[in-house]
Amino acid sequence: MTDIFFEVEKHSDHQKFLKGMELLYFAYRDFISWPDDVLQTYGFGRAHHRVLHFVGRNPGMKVAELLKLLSITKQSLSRVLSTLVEKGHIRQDIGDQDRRQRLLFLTDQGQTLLDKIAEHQKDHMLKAFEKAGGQSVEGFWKVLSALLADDNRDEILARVNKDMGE
Amino acid sequence: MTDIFFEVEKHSDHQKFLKGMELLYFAYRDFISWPDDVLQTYGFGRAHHRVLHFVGRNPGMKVAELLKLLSITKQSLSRVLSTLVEKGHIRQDIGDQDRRQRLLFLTDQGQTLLDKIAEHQKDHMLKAFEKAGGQSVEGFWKVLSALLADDNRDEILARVNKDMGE
DNA sequence: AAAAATATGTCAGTCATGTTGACATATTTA
DNA sequence: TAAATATGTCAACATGACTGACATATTTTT
Repeated sequence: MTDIFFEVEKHSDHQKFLKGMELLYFAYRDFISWPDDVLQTYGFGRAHHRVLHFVGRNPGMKVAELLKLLSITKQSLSRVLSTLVEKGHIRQDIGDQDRRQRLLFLTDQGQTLLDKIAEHQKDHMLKAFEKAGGQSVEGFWKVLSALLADDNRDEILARVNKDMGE
Repeated sequence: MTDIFFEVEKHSDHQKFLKGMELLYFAYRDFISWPDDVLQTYGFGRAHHRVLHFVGRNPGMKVAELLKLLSITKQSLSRVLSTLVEKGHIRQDIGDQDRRQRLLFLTDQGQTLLDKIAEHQKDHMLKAFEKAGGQSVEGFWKVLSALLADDNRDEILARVNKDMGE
């Protein structure tokens, strides 16, 4: 892994940009395409995966929070969410303070499915982290954090760092 | 940027996975959504952008090469490619050795459009790189390279590193 | 020279996931 | 009581993927 192609100083600004952009595109694609087989078995897509993931990470989340986090419209969410509820992967409880709210939770079934989907991805990512080394992982996180849109960075980082660190 | 949330050793494997996955998702989304405004002005989408980008990076590329690189079907490519050709952003030359081939090139108009689309993205990425620091950028590249699918990593890295290094 | 393989393009239809705007219902707040 | 809020649903549409079949030109193989 000591390769001139990773030496940042040997790149012009334009080269840095191209490399970052292309690597991000291909790595994202290869990483994200993993769970598709499992998902297809259940008739679900990536949108369902996302919902399962974020509800799993934020139990009791409100629908409005999820909408904002995913930056999609009510209608888009509605389709996937209602399927997941129908099939028993997600449970919607009525808010205790505000009875208009629907609080979202994974059912046991939903948790099982999520674990199954994540299995390959987790393996894939942890192997990549090991291969690149801890120092690189730190850099990876720092650059990704810096790539977040300025107007929602703080909120996203708060969510990402939830239940982490010491 | 010295934050306990970037200290890799303070994370369990599962936490590392969650953080990597979520940051990758949000950063990719925020990065990729930038050029949409420019594209919409022209009636183009992300698929058009990708084609412009890769043809720009690999002048004289064959259609089959582009298909393989993008991992999409002929039909999918056909739609965007023919629009780009019609509107004068891409030129198709008949192969000199093999007259069945169509070699793809950006026209001046296509190059101008690509530069315009890339303008914001380039700015965005270079700012993120500067903010994170050179060491982090190296880590970013290393992790992304390790995240590539094993069966096409070499080919992708060869393309990404084309015309780079010393 | 004829047959097979290859590179490209196109037809028709389908699917997943996003969008908009309008409207309905229940519930809370002013 | 009236207004605002949280959620859900309807119909219609756009993008960008997919499949499988078929057509054409050209090159390679037999």
